[in-house]
Amino acid sequence: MAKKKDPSQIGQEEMAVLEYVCQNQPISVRAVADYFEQFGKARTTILTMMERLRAKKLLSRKKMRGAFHYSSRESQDQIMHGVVGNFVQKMLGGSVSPFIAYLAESEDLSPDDVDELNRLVTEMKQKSGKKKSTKKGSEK
Amino acid sequence: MAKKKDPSQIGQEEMAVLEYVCQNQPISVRAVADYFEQFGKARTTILTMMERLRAKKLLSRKKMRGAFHYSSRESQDQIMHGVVGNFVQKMLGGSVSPFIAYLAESEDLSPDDVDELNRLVTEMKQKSGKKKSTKKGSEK
DNA sequence: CGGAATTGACTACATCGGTAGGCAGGCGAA
DNA sequence: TTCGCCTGCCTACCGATGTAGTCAATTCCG
Repeated sequence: MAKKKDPSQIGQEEMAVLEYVCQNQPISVRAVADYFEQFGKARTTILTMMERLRAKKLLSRKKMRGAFHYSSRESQDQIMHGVVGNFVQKMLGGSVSPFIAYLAESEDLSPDDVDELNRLVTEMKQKSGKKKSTKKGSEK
Repeated sequence: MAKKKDPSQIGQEEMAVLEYVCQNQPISVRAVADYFEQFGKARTTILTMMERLRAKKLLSRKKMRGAFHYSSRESQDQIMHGVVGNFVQKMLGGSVSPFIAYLAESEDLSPDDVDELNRLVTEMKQKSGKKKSTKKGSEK
């Protein structure tokens, strides 16, 4: 009766590997392993994770010059979005409020983040504020 | 050589139980189990989780009238903060950017959330904008 | 071609979270 | 007091994730 998790669920280390592949695709297991060796990971550990990621349809591979080279089937942004979305759904019950509260307590937001937030808020206000601002006949 | 996780790591179901306890403390296992029965959880399942939560120092208990009654050692806000912080550290490498990007793509932010974000941004701009003052009315 | 290095499939084991059964001790009802 | 329900502890199982060794097939290089 054990519960079945979404296959879209991935762990921290898998995430790290996935990101690295994403940023260096197409890449061989060897190359990824060489990189993660500095963190004490064995080559076969990386291989296992990459194969699991492939089983989860997050990576694809093709044989090139003898060895396989892996590529991500999604952009890093898409992956991040999925991971965050999954977290919000599973752990926060779909509510982003705790997250926003967290941001509020994060004293060390980077200027870029603040900037992004600012843009976001402006956009949101525009969208939800349609009742008071009239016009706004555009946006998706 | 197996990896050691932070004991502050908790799962979805544990989270749900923890929240319920938080909102109804002090509460007996029986009461929690009764509530989660609607989700198909057995009494012992709840008991196990509550004990694991206690092992993780998130819950405490005291005997009252024969049975134990559990209480949270932290407020729900603190717990949420910890969970989110943990996620940000572990899965996002400490960067909140992916989160913000996620928010930006969330078309369905509640007015309250937008409000909170707005307040947050204002606060942030004030804090980080002290060096440049003015109001920078344009750019990207 | 042949031996050495590389590669990848398979296997294995640990921990954790989810789920739950079994069972013993306690407390209240009859 | 005795019976039986309630409670809680212990144990167990499963899947997911992290980690890695073994070993055979493949590739590379001389």
